Amino acid sequence: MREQKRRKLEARGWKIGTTQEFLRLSAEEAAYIDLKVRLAMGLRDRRRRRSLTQADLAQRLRSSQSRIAKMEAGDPSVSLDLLIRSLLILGASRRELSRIISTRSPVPAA
Amino acid sequence: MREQKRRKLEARGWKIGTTQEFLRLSAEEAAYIDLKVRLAMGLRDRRRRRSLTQADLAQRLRSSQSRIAKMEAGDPSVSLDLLIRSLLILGASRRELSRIISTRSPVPAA
DNA sequence: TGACTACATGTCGGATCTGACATAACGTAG
DNA sequence: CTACGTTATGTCAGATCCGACATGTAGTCA
Repeated sequence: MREQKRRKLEARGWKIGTTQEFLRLSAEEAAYIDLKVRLAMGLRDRRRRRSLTQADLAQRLRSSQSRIAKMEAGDPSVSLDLLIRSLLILGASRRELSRIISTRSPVPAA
Repeated sequence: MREQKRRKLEARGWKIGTTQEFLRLSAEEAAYIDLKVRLAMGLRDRRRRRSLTQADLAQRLRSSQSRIAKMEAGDPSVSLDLLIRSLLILGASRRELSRIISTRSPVPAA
């Protein structure tokens, strides 16, 4: 969440905390979701870099536009397995996967 | 496969090639399996380092001994999702996951 | 030899995930 | 405004995965 938006919401009476606090996630669940978000972002980046629409990508992955949308959104109905297989099909190397996973947080600490 | 063993088998008339050649896997499939094997090894290492039996670990993960065995064997019935979640529950950090994934090949090139 | 421990393998009902489809929401060019 | 292209959301049948259980295999100790 961007600083500006945070201040705006706080001004309207919202309490701001980490997603983890709010949903009372265990450390593993939080790490799992964090990982999923990273992979999702990695997938979206790769798709955009190639100027593909979600529909285009769906065809390559033999999936559907709606599932691509869910993947990129980190939807709970999407497994890490599918995200990783998709990245591999897009030609991501283990090294790149590794980088995607260990990159600095996509969501700045609250 | 170790060099010594390879020579021994070749002496007995076996043709030696990569697993990929033999099973005619696509690059993605090969990368997927390679990844699975790495995670499987990572899981086994972590378990052994703690001197836990598969049954012990199963209890912690709320799974079963047989599934742990399949995980460590990289069985096709086990998803990356389960392997990764298990590692996270064992306290593996993103950095460690990243290292497991990008480490030099567990199966030396043929 | 048998008894015990740890790990591997096969199977199956139920849970979860996936692709497909419909449709809604968003942006933007005319 | 409408029309179009793209992305998001909801649903569902069929596919896949998971935990559990039974059973098999391998090693050790007496």
